[in-house]
Amino acid sequence: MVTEAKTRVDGKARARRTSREERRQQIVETAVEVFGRVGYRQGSLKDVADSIGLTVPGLLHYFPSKEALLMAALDLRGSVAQPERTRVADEEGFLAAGRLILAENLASPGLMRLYITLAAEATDEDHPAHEYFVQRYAFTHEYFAERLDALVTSGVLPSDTDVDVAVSQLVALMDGLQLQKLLRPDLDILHVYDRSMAALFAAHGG
Amino acid sequence: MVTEAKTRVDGKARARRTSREERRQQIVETAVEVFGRVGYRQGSLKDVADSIGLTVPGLLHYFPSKEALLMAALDLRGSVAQPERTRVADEEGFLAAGRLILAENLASPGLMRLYITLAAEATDEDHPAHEYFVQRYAFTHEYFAERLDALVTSGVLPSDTDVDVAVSQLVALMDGLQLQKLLRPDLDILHVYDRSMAALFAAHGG
DNA sequence: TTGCATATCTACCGAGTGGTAGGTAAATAG
DNA sequence: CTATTTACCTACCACTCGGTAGATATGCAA
Repeated sequence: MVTEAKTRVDGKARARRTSREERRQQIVETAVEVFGRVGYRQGSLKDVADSIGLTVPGLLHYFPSKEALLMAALDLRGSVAQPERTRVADEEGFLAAGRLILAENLASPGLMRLYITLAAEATDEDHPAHEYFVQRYAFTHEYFAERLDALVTSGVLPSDTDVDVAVSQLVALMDGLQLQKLLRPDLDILHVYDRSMAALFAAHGG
Repeated sequence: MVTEAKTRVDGKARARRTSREERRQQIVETAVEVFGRVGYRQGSLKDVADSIGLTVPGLLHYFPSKEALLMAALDLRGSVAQPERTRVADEEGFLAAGRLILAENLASPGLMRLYITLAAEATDEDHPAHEYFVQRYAFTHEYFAERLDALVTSGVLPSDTDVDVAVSQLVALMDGLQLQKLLRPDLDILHVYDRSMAALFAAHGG
């Protein structure tokens, strides 16, 4: 019953030019761009469908609802980038991991815009992505806190370091820098990040 | 020709219960709440009108368009709070001014939400408030840079301090903390701010 | 009391929204 | 070749949007 659709090279009319998965991926990437540019609520299915040469019902053939498409868009980066992040965090430390995240987002402005725009939008408790972002922030906080704790234990940072404060500061800096970048494109946020982190460690020891 | 409408205490039907200016202010305050909660694009004139017991055309009698209402909402805080901020900045330094801004926003969550939500939303060049926020960030940057320059000149901070980096860091921290607060209401962002600023000065001297 | 300005309403408009129903044509499986 | 599944489309639905036109009722000044 499961069809392993094969791509037909010539591709007549609306023939199966691409596999279902490829088509879905194409739609998700377009959704990232659209939702990143104008937000989830303002971005319409028609916007996404149009820029892909599809009608709205044609799009809904692949995703049952706008919300399902949003969730797929949000999952896109996570599933792709998470392994590399974990590797960098383990091998080079969480500072490098934070830097990697910024660099990734700089490389794909649509995704950066999507996350910042949606984080702000999802502030509303009724937003469909509210729970997603609440959990994401909780996870991020916990993740960084673990790493910082290790640095305190190993003596790189003094034992009176307030880990929760440091993590909140780090997360705020990363979010704030990205927001600023979107409004001041000339800003070199990696440079600011490096300097700020150097100052943090210089202050607390290390 | 100008009518100095007097409020009628009993307030029959749709009589002139309040002056035009009072009514406008009431509408703007409601708009701050609505736009802060769900954003400008998603927030509708009907939302604002309904929660004030007015119809949409009734609302449009006071503001010619949705965009005009947005601008009035954005101006609300600026015109009210700016004098106090300038005074604090002059008398207690820019650190205290930054803290004051955070404290103000904590006291009126609707305004905090409005600014963060709209800053992200206005990232899009086609957004009606895009220019407003670009200029606002440029102004803020310049404003803080001046104050920091003074600290460098007076020797409080070392002469090799990169003022632009420090200002970007400060602004990012403030924005990022507020965004985080909206997603993690238990977070004490004033505490994080104080600690971070102390670290900044400890690192750079002072 | 007359008359004007103001506040607000009902009724409507054209455009856009997410989503559904049901069809058609092509690709594929047997 | 036939039957089924897949990929899409047209047509439509109920709803919401910002905004306009025009009527009505009220308060206020003369």
